[in-house]
Amino acid sequence: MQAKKHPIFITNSLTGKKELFKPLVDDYVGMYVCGPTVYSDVHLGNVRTFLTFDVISRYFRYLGYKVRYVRNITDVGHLENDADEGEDKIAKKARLQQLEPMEIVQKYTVGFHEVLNQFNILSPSIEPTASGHIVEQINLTKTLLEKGFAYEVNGSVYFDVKKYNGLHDYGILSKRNIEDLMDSGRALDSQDEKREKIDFALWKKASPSHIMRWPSLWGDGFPGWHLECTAMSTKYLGETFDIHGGGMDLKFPHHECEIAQATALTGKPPVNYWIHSNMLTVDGQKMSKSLGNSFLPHELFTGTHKLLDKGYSPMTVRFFMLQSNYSSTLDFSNEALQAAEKGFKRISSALAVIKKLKYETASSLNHELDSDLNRLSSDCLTNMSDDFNTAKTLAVLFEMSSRINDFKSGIKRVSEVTRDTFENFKASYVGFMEEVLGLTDEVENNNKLLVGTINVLIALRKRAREDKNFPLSDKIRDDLKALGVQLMDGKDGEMNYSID
RNA sequence: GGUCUCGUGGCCGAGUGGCUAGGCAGAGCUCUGCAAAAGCUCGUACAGCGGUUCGAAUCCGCUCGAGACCUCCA
Repeated sequence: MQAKKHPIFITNSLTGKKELFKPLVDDYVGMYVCGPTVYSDVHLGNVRTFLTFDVISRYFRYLGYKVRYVRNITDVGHLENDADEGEDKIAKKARLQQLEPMEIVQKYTVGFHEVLNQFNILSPSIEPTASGHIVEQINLTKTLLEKGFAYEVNGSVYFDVKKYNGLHDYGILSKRNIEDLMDSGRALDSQDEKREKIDFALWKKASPSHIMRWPSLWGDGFPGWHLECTAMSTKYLGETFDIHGGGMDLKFPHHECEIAQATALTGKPPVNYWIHSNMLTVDGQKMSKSLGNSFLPHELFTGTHKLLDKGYSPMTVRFFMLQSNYSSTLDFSNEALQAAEKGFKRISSALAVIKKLKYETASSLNHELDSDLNRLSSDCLTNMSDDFNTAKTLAVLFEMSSRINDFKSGIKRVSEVTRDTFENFKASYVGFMEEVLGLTDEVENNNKLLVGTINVLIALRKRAREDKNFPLSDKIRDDLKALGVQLMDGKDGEMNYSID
């Protein structure tokens, strides 16, 4: 294992600065990421966020940290529209489809996991549900009432933002000031129970028809959205933890409210480093369910989306997303995916090559090559440690793949470098590709039978070529090509292939 | 209206005071039974206008353009 204590720098959205990462406890990282509300299919914008934090947690582990990664499932309490008239998203969907709310939750949770699996996004250490932490949320609400940061009206409990702001800074994350927030937007509704419209619900009274309900000190009700994350993050990671992540669009109000609740409860900031991933755009516009421009994963794999010419594999998309920085918007287009497909094919075939490549006893040492390979290996670490710069890391991997191809074609020999240099180079390439970036060889992993069959055909074709039976060898190649398998002849009869 | 972010070559995208990003596409060459792949070489760039500086794509100001958040969204 690398386990080198390479210093990591993180752009902290709380301060807006790139900061040296210092964990609360040496060698341990606690990270919380806001998961999905399971009321509909996840689209690729959602995937980008979970991919970002997948790579971040993978990298910490690669460096030898023990990571506790908590990513919740919001299965209750996420309201539509304003917190007062709003209807629970899951309950609404259940009513429309005439299903039990937990049926909806089950269906989309399973779908969510399937999608993440396809993209090789690893499971978090803990995946708690909001509905499984009602007791904790009631207790937090109670404490906030006792501390005077909340008030009860008609069986609902609201957080008193003005009161909080007198002691702490509401808006510290989203850089807003409370006066602007109070002035802007809709006027206070006469029906509104809240003292100020910026106040938010900790606990909501359930109307008689509301299905998802739990008994509490304030009558039957359900928890507010913001509270669940505070309840679950502090339960599993402590009152203050290292990293909190999520999509940019959750910064306000969700994360701002989390900070307010937690700070009101404990008197200290809950999170040391906030990381926000940026949006996936289509024609420059945010991909979102409400705009109706989302791409669903299966539309992408099959190419059935109207903006696509053809389907793209999950690994191509994973690679595509990692070519940009998580903090920049990324535009999704057919052309960009096409370029990504070819690029990915290149570094992934180099991966197959280096895996098979063995060290030979050193001959004459090529100092220039030796130090070049060492530089490339360490550049991977440097770039990933610089705010998880996957784009730069991939650029290094492309450079490395050129060297690998040199070895393959015999332009350079592995014996020109020391054994340590070679093994380190190999471990870096394989490690960064597979462990850190999660870019695995799709073909080999997905279809051993196919791979075996292709190898049989390759052997037959080799025989034909040796016999100078070119019509037969070309037929094998052409027929395979028609099926999407491209054969590539190498030096001394060696053969590679790629599958579309 | 308020708050904030961004504008890089044909396309996608890093970088952010002096040092080739990278990928895709394009041109030429090498290798090869042919093809493909690979290798080598090449071109085009930092929205505009001012300012700071020995030096700016990078810092500051303005202009233009795009987007996000302020209501649910990853």
